Amino acid sequence: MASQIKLSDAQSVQWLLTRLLECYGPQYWWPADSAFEIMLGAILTQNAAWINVIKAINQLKIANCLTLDCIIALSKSELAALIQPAGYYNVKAQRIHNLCQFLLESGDFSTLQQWETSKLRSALLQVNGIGLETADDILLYAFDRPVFVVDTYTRRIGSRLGLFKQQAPYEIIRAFFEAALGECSANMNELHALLVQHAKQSCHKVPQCSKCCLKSACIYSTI
DNA sequence: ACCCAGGGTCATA
DNA sequence: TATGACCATGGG
Repeated sequence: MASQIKLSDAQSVQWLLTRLLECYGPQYWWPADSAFEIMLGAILTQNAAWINVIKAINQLKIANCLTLDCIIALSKSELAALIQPAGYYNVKAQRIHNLCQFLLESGDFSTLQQWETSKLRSALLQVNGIGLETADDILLYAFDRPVFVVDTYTRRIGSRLGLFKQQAPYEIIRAFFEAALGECSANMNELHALLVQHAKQSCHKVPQCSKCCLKSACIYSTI
């Protein structure tokens, strides 16, 4: 039967993408009105529920402060107060400030768009508060670079599918998906968004959830 | 009351 | 290289 056939990594990933698309449809990520908003959201969502990130973003919108010039003019305590609902507001205020300082020192956004992906990635990772996942969020969703974002959901779902070990290093998992998806930023955009959508709206907290889109591949027996 | 959420840094061994 | 402490809000 079909289950005895060992699919290649690329075939497995294509199956996963196709299956999730059938189940949830296209996700149209990242939900934001500008590249700058995406970059701030990438920091604000660190270990935080997205619903709380929306509240923080809305506070910035109400203050008419979703621009580089406005953010950079705020004190850290003022910025922290605005993003308070997202949690870790003191560290995130500092991290957002660090990012804005980097953007300011690097010229305008169109200048950064000219940079090679590897150069841009290295520069982002040098900003204190931007780690591997946040850098790749920014590269993929703000700069449309073919970089796959690895988060905890990716680890859980991918390892339960037998694609890689859950403890595998970040860069190994990233390379796995990038090789399988072939430098296609649109597919990387969609698959990461779908993995998040699947984890959020499906059988996340129900072991052996009967309505799980991935059936036996999705076994949330432990968190 | 407890667990977790679209992580990252820093100190320590 | 790999743990542990820390940051903090809000929903289930």
